Amino acid sequence: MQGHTATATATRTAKFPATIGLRSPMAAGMQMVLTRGEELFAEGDEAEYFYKVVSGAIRSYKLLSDGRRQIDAFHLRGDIFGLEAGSEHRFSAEAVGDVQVIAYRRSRLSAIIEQDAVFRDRIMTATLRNLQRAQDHMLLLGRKTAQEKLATFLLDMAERLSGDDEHFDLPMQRSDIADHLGLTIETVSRTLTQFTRSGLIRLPPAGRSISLCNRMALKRLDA
Amino acid sequence: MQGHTATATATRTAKFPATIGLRSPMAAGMQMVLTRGEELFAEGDEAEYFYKVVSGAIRSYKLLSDGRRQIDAFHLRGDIFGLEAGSEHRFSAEAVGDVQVIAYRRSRLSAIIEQDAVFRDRIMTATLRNLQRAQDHMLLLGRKTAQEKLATFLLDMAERLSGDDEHFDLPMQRSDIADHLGLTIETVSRTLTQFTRSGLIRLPPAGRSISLCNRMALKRLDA
DNA sequence: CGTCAGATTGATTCCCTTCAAGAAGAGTGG
DNA sequence: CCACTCTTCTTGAAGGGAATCAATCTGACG
Repeated sequence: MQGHTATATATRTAKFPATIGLRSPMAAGMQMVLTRGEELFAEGDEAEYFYKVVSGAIRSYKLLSDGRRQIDAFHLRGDIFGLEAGSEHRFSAEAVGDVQVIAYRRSRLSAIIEQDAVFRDRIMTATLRNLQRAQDHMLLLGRKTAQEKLATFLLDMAERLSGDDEHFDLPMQRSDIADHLGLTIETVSRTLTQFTRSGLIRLPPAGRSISLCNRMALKRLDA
Repeated sequence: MQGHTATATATRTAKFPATIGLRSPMAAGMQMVLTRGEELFAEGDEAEYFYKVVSGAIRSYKLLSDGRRQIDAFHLRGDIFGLEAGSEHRFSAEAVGDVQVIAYRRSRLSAIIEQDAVFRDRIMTATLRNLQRAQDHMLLLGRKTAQEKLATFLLDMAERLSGDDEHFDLPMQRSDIADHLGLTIETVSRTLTQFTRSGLIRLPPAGRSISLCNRMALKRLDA
């Protein structure tokens, strides 16, 4: 049975008004700060807000009853998430590291949408993009090998984190990667060292940074 | 390597104006009829229309370069799909059996949305629901066993096809189920006979019908 | 310096895939 | 209506990729 058993580390829920520094962009959102491991909301919570990432990374995930976890997405700067069709959140969300987000009241959404065509379009596009990412990820989860999964993941992260730079820092740890790709931490680790030995990537002994040395070869694995 | 190699069966693209019987519901869609295996659109096609299923089932899927296929969703009556963030379709769509759909011009969408609050809400809700389904499915693909996958699938299909009836007809064949659940047809077949032997389901020797005999036990496998 | 979470590496197991026949229908044409 | 064919489904045997089990190693931090 694969799947990372949910650790009981630092899962206080983010206190709301406390950390709110009110700001008012286009559509009056509230800025919040979260620290590593803090929970933004949990599956089943009332979906009072939806969110936009300002900095850092959020993991959104679902759990099975026995603790197996699937991280369906990492949300990075600019990403919008947490909007629901019903009244409850259908997944949980936590800070991967230190994170800044803006919270938007969902109750105001319809009003805002009515008035602000730009904002409306932005929300719709963001939602469709989340759906697109989900579709790509289903292909990965259902049909790719461990090597292909890691190659896809690294290329995607490189693009989103560094804008096509060779070198970047992964914000998440191995267990997060494993639970995102439908693997175990051992397989993630083994595959990465395998990539290192093949000269595809470079992993500095310390820290979470990573360099892609052979994008070509990774892309070949990707598709 | 798992994944069903795309068969070259009946994949003519649905001719458009030919089969259109113009109708005009709320937002002027065009009705179309497709037969088993017919392609509605392919990945990369210009996303001129999006669709609503009237009857039958549509499979939407992605392919890897070597033919491995992932069916990300089956769209049944009432489901809306094919709306994209960009200008191109990011997945392909085919008729599972005989299907009726309504096609909506995407270019008109912003105009319609501007005017018709009800339609707008319906589109947004449909999109969010597709996202929700995708998230549930990622959990299945990444973390569930073959038995759990089938149990989840059967319960979902029962609910969507028969409205909690015991007995219903699966519109798709084994290879579709396999490519949806990230399994092979052999594993699907074996697991179903296993369920039959355990008295969880009944599979009439002929045809695609199925009866759920022990919903409880299936639900236990599901979560 | 000791502790601890996280990462790596090795040995073994097992679930699902792959390979390989057969069986059962569905459709076709004589 | 019945051979004939083709597709789909089922079943069996064997193999493999990733999971599991089990240490060990590393850096971070008090």
